[in-house]
Amino acid sequence: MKSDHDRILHLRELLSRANVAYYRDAKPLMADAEFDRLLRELGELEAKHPELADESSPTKRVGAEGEFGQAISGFVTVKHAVPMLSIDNSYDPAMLKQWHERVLKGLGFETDDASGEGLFAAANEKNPVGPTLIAEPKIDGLAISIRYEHGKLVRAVTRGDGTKGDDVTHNIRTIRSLPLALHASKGERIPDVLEIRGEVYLPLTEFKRLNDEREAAGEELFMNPRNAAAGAMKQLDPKETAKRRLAFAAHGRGELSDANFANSHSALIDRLRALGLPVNDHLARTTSLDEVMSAIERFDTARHDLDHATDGVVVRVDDFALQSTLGTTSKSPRWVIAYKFPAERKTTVLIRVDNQVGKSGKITPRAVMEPVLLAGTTVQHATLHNFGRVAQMPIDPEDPGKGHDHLHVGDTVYIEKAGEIIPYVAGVIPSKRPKGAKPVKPPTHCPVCNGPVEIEYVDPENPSEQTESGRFCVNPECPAQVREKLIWFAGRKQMDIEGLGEKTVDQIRAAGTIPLNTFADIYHLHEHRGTLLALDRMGEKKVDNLLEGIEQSKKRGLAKLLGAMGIRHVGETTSKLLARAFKDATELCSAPLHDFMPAAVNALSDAKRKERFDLDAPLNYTYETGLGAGTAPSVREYLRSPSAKKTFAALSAAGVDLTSHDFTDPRNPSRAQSTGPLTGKTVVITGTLERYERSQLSEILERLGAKVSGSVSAKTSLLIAGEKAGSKLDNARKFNVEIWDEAKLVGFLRQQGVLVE
DNA sequence: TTACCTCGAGATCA
DNA sequence: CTCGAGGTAA
Repeated sequence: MKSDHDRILHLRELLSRANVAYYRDAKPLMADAEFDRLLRELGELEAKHPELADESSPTKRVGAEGEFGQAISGFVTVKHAVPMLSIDNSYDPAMLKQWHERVLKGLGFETDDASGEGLFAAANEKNPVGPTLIAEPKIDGLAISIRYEHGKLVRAVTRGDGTKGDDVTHNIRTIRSLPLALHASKGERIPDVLEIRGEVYLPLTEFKRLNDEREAAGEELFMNPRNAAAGAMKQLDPKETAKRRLAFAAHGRGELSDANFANSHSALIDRLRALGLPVNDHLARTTSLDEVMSAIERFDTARHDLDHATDGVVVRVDDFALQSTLGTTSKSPRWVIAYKFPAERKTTVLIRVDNQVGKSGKITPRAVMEPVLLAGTTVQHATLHNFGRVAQMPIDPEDPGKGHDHLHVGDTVYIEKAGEIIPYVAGVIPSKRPKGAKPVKPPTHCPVCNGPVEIEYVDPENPSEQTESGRFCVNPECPAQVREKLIWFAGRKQMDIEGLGEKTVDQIRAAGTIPLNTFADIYHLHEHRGTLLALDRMGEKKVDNLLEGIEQSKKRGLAKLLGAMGIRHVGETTSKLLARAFKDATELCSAPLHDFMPAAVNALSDAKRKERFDLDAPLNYTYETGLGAGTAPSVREYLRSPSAKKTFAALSAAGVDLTSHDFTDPRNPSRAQSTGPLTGKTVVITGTLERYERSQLSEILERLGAKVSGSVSAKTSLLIAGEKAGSKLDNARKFNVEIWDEAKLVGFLRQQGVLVE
């Protein structure tokens, strides 16, 4: 009995290592026949001892005769323990240098470039100070976070919006080069929680193989490796995914229970490799930016020999302590940057320009072109942004000095992709213009309702054809505007009405049997169930799903609703700010201006206040929205309008929740943002805390009124230092900043009654 | 902006 | 089985 147990454990580790050697390192440990024999032996032993079953056993993933696990019924959304941030992009050496200088400055290195030693003088041999940098090719695939607990792969999640993504564990388990269980070498410990981040991709050789197979079978071919890999991740049945033979390469970390696992990126990669994980192997390590540039050039020439597409190079500060000193902006870490290779550029012919009317009435020119293959996709549409650009298209995208020309229908144009995704028209070749071609004319009337248009210019004092920045249809009843508003309202990030997409909105409106012109009309659709069923391709199931989706959306709350209404200047951020300051729509609509921007209003001199806002005396405000002097008056003007009143009233009557779910009453000190016990304090968190995730703690501190910042400066009032605090602690001592350890923090939070037990 | 996957609906075939 | 809608990735 005992020996069967030992034999099982031994075989699992041996076969797992053999898998790594075979699939990751292409250096088999044993003959295939031997592997098969041992695998069969393991399978038989496991069958004999069902009590020793383990999801991470190599038998749970063996292709033809093995089990890949069951198909799932749908994707589950999972929150990331540590958010997956995006990386800032740079497109030329100057941008990279700017990044490097910010890094040097942030770390307290001298950056005096007055010598004029050239582009990279700040950190070359003559001035060899600077942190160690790592440059590595960026694999063109999909970002995935993979979590191991006690050495076993437990969960894999897509990036999603960075905060939460889809659980794709069943598909990730089919990746042969990725161990289901980690095995440490002697003397090493595997952290209890080890979350790695990396790229899932389809190797080019596999892409070719797949398409050859598909062609032979008469099936539709995949367009490019990235989409084939992305598609594989969306499979419900992992057997399908397994056929694609995906690969993975780790290039970062998420949650890590052992703060001493690695203290730098290069050390992390080495340790992951030692644990049998596939990692990005092409690291260049240097302290000089010149050498980073030459590494980038090397990668650029060598990238065509790699078995995966590469769209740039990632450059990062190696040392983790230095990374945390640099910290993170709201959208991306300051210690890393992507250097993108120059975008592919092609020429094609402009067939025509469509004018699209958006939800705000903005009329946007959209180029329709002869289809052309660009960076893995067929491109035939591109936005032209505004008519100012149409009137002055660059003749040479590389050199704006070559001048501009007005775009004509039939012109040959250059197209590129911005950030590798959104195509845009980069320039025009006037010499190839056909005889008699007509210039692209901006519409003088709305293309849909034929109403009048209003034009905005970059500089209103000096209007000209070339400086036009926007053109608007100002008819609020314009069918195009109404349509776009409804589609926006129902959208995923707004009211999230399942079943009410673009096509459904069009279908209902086109039928003309049911009114659908206002937001409130949506909430009356259930009164027309019978009429909806009569619509083409609308069965019971679809209609009931739609009505259920509408019902669900009533409860979204004020913040979502404001964002959904498409009020000018009110996006996701502003609507949240408003919902925090006002408890419901009624309070919001009746609030005086100084409630929107009290700090700004009260900061003005008496004369200025009177002149700008017609207020006689300084007022004691009750609410602080955080809106500025530009947006606040404009937003308030809308909220006071009869049309706003009507909209809110109709929604309310239809049963839509106009209450704020995010309300923080500033008059109640215990919940106040503006008057908490930490009001006016800037707090920095460093090191590892036992009790809290960093983001969780930030939220608590912010609720107590603190401003939480990423790096220590003279303005910092308090440093919360966990275990293994790095240079931030030194900095704090230098600036004489108050320092608390975790015990002191816990004591304080307990006293405030906000301790989360 | 395009490509890919899943689902429901309706048509087609056994 | 095929179509179109809806969702999501880059």
